Amino acid sequence: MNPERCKVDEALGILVGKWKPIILLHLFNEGTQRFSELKRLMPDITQKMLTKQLRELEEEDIIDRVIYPQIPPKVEYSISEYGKSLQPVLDIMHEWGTAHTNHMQKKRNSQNASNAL
Amino acid sequence: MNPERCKVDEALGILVGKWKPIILLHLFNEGTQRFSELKRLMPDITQKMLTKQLRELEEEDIIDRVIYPQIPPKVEYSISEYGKSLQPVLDIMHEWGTAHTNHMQKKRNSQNASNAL
DNA sequence: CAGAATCCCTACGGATACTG
DNA sequence: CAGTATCCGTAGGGATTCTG
Repeated sequence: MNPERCKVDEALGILVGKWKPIILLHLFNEGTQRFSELKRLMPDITQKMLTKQLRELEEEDIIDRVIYPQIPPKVEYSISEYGKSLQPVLDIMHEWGTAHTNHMQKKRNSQNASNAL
Repeated sequence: MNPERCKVDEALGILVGKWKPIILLHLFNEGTQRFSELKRLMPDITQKMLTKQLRELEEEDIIDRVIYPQIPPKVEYSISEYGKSLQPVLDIMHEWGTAHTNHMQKKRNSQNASNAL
């Protein structure tokens, strides 16, 4: 694989954004969710950011957005068929991330131990 | 998996940074490299950025940094034993990224086709 | 050679207020 | 309910200069 053809950045581009992984996690776990339900699942996100990140994921075909023309409005979000192809990517990243957390924890512990001498 | 335990962000944190994936790619492909060799492989990166990203990767134990105390200085970088565990993560991200590039390309093509009607 | 230091600019993200 | 619109602070990244 030569540098020009490295597509890691493409995958990275989809996932970066402070809230995207957690949004995807909720949609994968909980299935279809309304805007307000997602907001309730993530109390710390602002409406602006939730909207923006959802739009970006939609733009990349990862999620579907269904608008029910009614009052009050109702909009449902879900992982698209295509978006499901992200599952293994997220899985392996989560797996490695978990291991890495442990690795760095041990590192700090051993550093503290030697500092304590 | 509950949101509190989602560690995708941990993995993401290692890889984000405009140059990290490409730096890792070179170290995985070319093996041990000096600072100046990496700079030559990535003409567009500034010394400041190269230094910074290498330091961050070192901080996370992903790469080893070996200093040869001589004049002129010589510093070699390489993927650490632990860092090799990132390989499958990068592989699957590259694979998905490649597929995604094709997916979006086709999407744009079909959009252009319908616009041309 | 391998950096450190400085300055600068933009994009990301947060807070708040408004609307069909 | 599901968004816009606006303002604003910070961090990431780039250009340039200096140094052991």
